[in-house]
Amino acid sequence: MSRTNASPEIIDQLFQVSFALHAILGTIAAAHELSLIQVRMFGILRDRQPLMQELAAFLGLEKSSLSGLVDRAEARGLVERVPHDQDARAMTIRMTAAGKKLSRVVEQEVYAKADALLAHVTKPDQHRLGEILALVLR
Amino acid sequence: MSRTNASPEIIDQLFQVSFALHAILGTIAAAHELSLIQVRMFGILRDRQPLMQELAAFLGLEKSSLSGLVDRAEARGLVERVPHDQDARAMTIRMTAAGKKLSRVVEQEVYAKADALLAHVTKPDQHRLGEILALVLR
DNA sequence: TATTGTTATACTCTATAACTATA
DNA sequence: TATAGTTATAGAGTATAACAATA
Repeated sequence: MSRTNASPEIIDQLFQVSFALHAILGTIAAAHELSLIQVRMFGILRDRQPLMQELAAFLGLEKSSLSGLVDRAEARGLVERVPHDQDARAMTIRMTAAGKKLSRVVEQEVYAKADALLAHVTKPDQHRLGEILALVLR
Repeated sequence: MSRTNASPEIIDQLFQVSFALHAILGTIAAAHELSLIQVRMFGILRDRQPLMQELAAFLGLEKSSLSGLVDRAEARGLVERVPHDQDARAMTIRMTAAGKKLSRVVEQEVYAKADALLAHVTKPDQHRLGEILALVLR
């Protein structure tokens, strides 16, 4: 078995930043009466029109869980179920214009807030951070 | 209003790392039949014995939400309500020995998994990462 | 009267299992 | 028979509002 590689302090810092980012996401989502899972769903639907089961797989949810999620978003007019061409059993999920608009607003607000987190980091340090994070993300 | 400071790429990377860490936390918590909020609660209780309302404030929850959370943890023997000395209305919350033990196990597993994320980052880069994250965290 | 915590109620999110319709 | 999706049911987590006990 391998010995510990990183110091606990670095890992703590990473978790702190992680919680800060999730807090930003959660707060902005809540301000628009959205949950984190709904924001994640919108992120996936931004450039895809998946089947229910595909969307469930992307989100790591059971198909039955997704039914309710899509129900609620559809009731708010943010997404819509579109029957599949070849398979009458299947439904593809698509963002509506209203959904896209709301999604863009949320995204902009999130980026602005996250950006503020980097206000005290110089450009060269941001560059180094990017390089190191790329290593973390493989 | 201030112009954008950081590149969207860096922010995306930070969110990706953030999601990876939350996934680690969620997976390990679930393996022990715990939720993220319960793990967070344990983290707070590790070195405190707060009142219900203090614990609710730490977690950003309403007191009524905390009642159920503590109920479920207490039913599993992980925490216990201890009457306050001076104020008969108040309850302090304390981890049991079983709760502490489980909490330590979860913590060790989480650190081990998070550590693996830094396997491809050299020691000097880890040091730089720590310095930059300290700036992000103010 | 104000505060501490619980209870009642409602809604979202999640899973498992049973079901319907189609392939 | 197998697959795509929904529905029924149950439980966790959350909030608001009403409540009980104590300060």
